[in-house]
Amino acid sequence: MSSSNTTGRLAAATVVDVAEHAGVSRMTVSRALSGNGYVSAAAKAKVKEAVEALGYIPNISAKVLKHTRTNVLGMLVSELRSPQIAQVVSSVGLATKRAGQDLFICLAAGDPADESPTAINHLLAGICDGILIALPKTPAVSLQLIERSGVPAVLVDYAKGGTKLATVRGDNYNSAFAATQHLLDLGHRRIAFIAGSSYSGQSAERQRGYVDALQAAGIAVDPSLMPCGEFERPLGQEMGRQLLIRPDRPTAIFAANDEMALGVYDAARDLGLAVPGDVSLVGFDDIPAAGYRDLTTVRESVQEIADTAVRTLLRQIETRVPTSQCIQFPNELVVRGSSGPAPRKIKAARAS
Amino acid sequence: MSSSNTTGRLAAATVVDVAEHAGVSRMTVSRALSGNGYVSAAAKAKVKEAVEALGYIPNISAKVLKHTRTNVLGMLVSELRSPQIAQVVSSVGLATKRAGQDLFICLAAGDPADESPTAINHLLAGICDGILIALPKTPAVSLQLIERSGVPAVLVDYAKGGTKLATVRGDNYNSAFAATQHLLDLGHRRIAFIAGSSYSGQSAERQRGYVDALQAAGIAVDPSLMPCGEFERPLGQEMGRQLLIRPDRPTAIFAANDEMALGVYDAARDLGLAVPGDVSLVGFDDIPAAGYRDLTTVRESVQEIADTAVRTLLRQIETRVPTSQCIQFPNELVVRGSSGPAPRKIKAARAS
DNA sequence: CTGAAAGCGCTAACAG
DNA sequence: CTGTTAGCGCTTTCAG
Repeated sequence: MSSSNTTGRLAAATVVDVAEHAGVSRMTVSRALSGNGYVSAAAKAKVKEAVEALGYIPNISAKVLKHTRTNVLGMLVSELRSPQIAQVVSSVGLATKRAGQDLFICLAAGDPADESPTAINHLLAGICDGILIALPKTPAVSLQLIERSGVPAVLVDYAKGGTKLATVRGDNYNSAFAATQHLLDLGHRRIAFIAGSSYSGQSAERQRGYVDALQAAGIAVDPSLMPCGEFERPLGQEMGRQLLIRPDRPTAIFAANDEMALGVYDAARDLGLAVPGDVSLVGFDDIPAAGYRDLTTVRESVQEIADTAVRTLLRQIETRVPTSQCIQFPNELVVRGSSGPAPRKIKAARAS
Repeated sequence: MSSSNTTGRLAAATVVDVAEHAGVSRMTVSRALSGNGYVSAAAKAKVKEAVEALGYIPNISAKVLKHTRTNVLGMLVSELRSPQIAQVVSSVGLATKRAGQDLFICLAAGDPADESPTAINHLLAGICDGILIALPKTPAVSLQLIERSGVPAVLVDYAKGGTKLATVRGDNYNSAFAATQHLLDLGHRRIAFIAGSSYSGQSAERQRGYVDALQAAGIAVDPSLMPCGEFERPLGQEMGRQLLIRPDRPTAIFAANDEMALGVYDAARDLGLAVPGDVSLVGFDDIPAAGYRDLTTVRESVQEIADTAVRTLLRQIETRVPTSQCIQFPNELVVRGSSGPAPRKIKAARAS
């Protein structure tokens, strides 16, 4: 039974309590619950009953000390304010639940100069059987640390060049190519690309898709049409404004994520330009707001990626063989109202 | 030194390793690191050097087993997709970091019929010194469980009636009263309120502030002007649409959160109604999108709330005395462009 | 000021 | 099929 200790807190029931209640030994309880070894049906039933009567929950810390599985996975994430990241984390939450695992999420500051990322990493390593990593803004150093520690780990959605860790993600390059092709098909010839943060490999791959699509169409790439918006909405708005007030402004803008695309939306509105009448807009990620604002964008199969990442991690934990495979899922171009035919003539932006 | 074990994973350094390296006993190491008991300066220095040389990180699980502090706090959260919740969690993350604590976040499904919330709760109880709870959508049952377990816990931002747990939050009632007063001051007499989910106490308190402000102004409350939008944007849009197509439509709408207010924004646009020309809009939370859309709203001091919640929890952990105090912070009315003078005449909504 | 012993809750490994 | 023994890494006694 639960009994109170010196802290005044109720002490949780232990194997010993369950064993006594069921009239068997500790090991029988342990075996009955883990499924390892032979236990008679009768004993199993008695244990089951005792567990329920006492509300027994195995203590993970004791398991950790014995180097046994805890069925807890860890997730390292650089921030939660981005809707796209929130989406990824939520999907991983569902995926772990489906797989019968618990999930501990840790915020790992993306700041390279951060005092002790180590502490959190080892913390996770101790308790969790393995970790999932979604760190778009973190430098490669932290990843090398994890790599060397030998903890089973899988990168989710965000990939970094130069790592040997297994990765599950969407196909940035081909979908960016397709998005650009979509604009080309609509007759656009002057298409801008607003890049995201260089920390993440994402933006660079999307940019490669954009560049290659233009070149395949025989269009020269104009470096002045490729500003950087750091994946953030206010900066996206500013870059959009700068692009749109130019006399030779682009007729279409492809932003490396939806947040920036929504910023460009606002910039266009402020300048009295119609979307898609005067300028077509395409984003990336398909965050909820993209749907509300009728934004054409690229949708990743986030849930599928999350499920696969968890499965990959569990396999790695079970086989004890680290994989360095990279699984890529195709993305879907979601055509909505923000992209349309290229305008016949370029309307001047209204001074703002 | 680190040595590899059967799993092929590097085994972390232990107190024994540090003790050997420093030429002292395990206890001296333990004392030097925890600060409990007397250790000579010389021994302290040797230990410190050994710790650094070996990259030693104390194993929390072993501490848990000895019922000592882990300096890890847990956070139970019902979801992460809501920008407001993401904001709260991020702020708590910063607050714990400032307090020198680590944070483990757990997604606790808000579904009352969920299989095993217990598992996660006890999980947290074992590893964490205490837990922070932000569960707008979770029924009181889970809270009672936590309450009875005796684990130090503090409710952050979301309060539930009937709990004895300490609570730190914003003042919903008075700020909702002030927001409604703001609309009254602008000459509005027909003001609607879109309520959120009834799971959370938030919405009901905001609604009370709205009702009382109307009554204080001598305006009869019209139940048909108080639909429920469940805190979600699509439903907010639908409720907004239904309110705005009425011949006796309100000239102002106060939504219980920004998401729903943004939905109403879209509904107004679809109906050809200008904001604030034809209808004024006020939201609640001041999520980033509220700023982008120039929405008048109520801002909570989320970071202050988070810092105070963490401080309150740490005090509870240290003193071992559970508090049931409720600390409330005043909210700020942020007046932006979505609220303006009541229109002279009611323009009919465009059929849509 | 420092060390030795004991035990937190659990499960491999080895006997029955 | 079941029980006993030992020990994971740490810290709280209790003796030096």
